[in-house]
Amino acid sequence: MTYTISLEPGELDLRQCVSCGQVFLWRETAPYLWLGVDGEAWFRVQVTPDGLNVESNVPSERFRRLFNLDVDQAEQEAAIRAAAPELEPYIARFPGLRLMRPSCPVETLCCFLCTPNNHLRRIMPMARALQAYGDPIGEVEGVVLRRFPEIEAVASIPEHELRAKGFGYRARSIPLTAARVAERGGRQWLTSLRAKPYAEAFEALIALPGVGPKLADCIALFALHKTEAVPVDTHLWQAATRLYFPEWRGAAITESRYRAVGDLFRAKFGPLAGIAHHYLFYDNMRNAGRSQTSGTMGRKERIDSSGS
DNA sequence: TAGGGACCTGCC
DNA sequence: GCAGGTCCCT
Repeated sequence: MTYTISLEPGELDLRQCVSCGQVFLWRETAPYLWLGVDGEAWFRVQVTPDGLNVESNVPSERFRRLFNLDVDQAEQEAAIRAAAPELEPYIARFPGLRLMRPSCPVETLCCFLCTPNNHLRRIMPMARALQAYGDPIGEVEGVVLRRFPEIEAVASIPEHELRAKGFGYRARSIPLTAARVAERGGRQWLTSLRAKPYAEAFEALIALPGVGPKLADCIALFALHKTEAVPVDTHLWQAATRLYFPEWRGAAITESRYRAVGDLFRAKFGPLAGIAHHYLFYDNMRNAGRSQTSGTMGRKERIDSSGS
């Protein structure tokens, strides 16, 4: 089916949303043409000057839900500004950046298992390699689209297959984690965490092998829709130490500091903590590699005469 | 509890 | 050397 979604300026920036690392199964197959999957749904989205032309196997309500289009973005932004005027420039910089609501927690969990000690350039292809084990859900322009496989299917992928696909040590760890999830009840168990309070869901996730506090918060935020979750990765850590914890700049993220950052965000923003986090995360990620503030890590600043 | 090191692979 | 961490060890 096809439908048109008309958008106000700044209401939704699809490119930012699907390429900033909340989801990993979207790609731009031609300029302004995006192909993406969410659970058993697929979307072919043409970005136009005043909205989106969508072709999909699910109705527009599903698209709106995925991109959170029924929440008032302006209202949320106003609330964040009110709680923290210092975030104003970050909010202004990324109009249309929205927190998404992916529907398949298996997909989110497995994709994020690819992210530790890794970078986006490699994470995307790895996520797609896992997706290739899933069942076909449609075909667009000759391309077969597949949903993400069930957790049991991921658990049964032989290590050598993923090794051959360049997964490195994750070739063993990802199926292992998947097996632990399957033991607990698989998709049903993961989905049931949505009904639990954030703290409880967090504890359940962090108990999984390969899932530390950062992944637990990513899964809680994106897959379980726990908007109090604040994933403290290297990007948010840099932003948070710059703005709120100057005494920790350059220090390592310990467990207690991790908790302190999240608690501060939750105290300031309540259930909007995860949304506020997103602006800072995205800004820092985009500026990664550049001369970020008065850092001590500038490449060209290094006085190093050893040619080799 | 904080600090240090290893970990697959690919790109700077 | 280092990347959207995690685990294991002092």
